[in-house]
Amino acid sequence: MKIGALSEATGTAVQTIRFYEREGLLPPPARATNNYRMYLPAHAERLAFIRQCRNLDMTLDEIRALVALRESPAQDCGEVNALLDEHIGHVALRIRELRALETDLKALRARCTAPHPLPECGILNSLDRGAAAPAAPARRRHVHGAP
Amino acid sequence: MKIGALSEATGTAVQTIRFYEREGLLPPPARATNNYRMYLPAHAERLAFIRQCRNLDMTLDEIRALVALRESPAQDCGEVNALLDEHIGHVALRIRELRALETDLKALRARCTAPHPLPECGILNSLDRGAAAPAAPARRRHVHGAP
DNA sequence: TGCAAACCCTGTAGCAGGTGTAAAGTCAAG
DNA sequence: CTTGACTTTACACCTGCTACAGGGTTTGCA
Repeated sequence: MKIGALSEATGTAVQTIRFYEREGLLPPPARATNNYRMYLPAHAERLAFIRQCRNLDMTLDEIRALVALRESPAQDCGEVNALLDEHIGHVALRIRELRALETDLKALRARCTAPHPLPECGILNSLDRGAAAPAAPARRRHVHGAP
Repeated sequence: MKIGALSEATGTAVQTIRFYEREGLLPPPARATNNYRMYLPAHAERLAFIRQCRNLDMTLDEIRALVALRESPAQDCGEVNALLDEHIGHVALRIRELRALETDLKALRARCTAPHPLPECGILNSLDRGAAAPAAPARRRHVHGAP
């Protein structure tokens, strides 16, 4: 199948498929004489796997590791479990952070229920003094990002 | 004060300060004869404000809007409230998404409690077939990102 | 047969919010 | 007079794509 068909079949943008190939997630397919990529069903399966993982918000690194494990012969899946547990840990941590953030934001918002003139606005004054932001929660993008 | 002192005073990396200047968040300070940036206390206050907002995970766009409102003379703070409410909405949405994700991941993880040989691993098999990922939750970075 | 639409290719730049690097100028202490 | 700490600019890199430019190819229809 050509890239467009694979795109259709997996709900993945053509550009993204080529991107995964560059990133080493999807093995380079054979080329037709016109240099078009020709994919086999195995590619579609692999891409579906990758997309499943992305739906679960795993990083490309995590997926790379998982793909490698999947391909590795005769090994048990202890490492798969570990990888997944770690990922669940990332998500749980991010949820805790965001809940703390939500609390802070609501406290800040409560400082101004009706419109005042700006210099008396409790929100802006709090933001000036920093009453509402106790500790920086180690900024991270998405659910990942501990550098 | 020089940029290093401002960095120290606000806990902001020197590079980040220059980045905020390029982004129009921090007004360009006067320069000494040696071309060093010379900051006034007003800059430190402004930067502290920006950092407060970043601690609350606002985007630079949101902060730009807030700074503009703060500077605008004789206006009430209805818009400040609206901006904050919207941001709280972003955060709450992201929490809901991540909780759904956590549920999915835990369901997936439950498919394999003890190590099996790989071909029998319930996790990998689920990821192949897509049993554990019901709907893509409109991928978004951090708490923002509605395209 | 001609032609346009729809597909494919490579390469590059952009998003957010910075971080890290290089190469150079400046300044104070020893 | 040199060492080291500081500053300057300009640029590449990070993630996971997305979009665009500028070409070549194939397909369908008249």
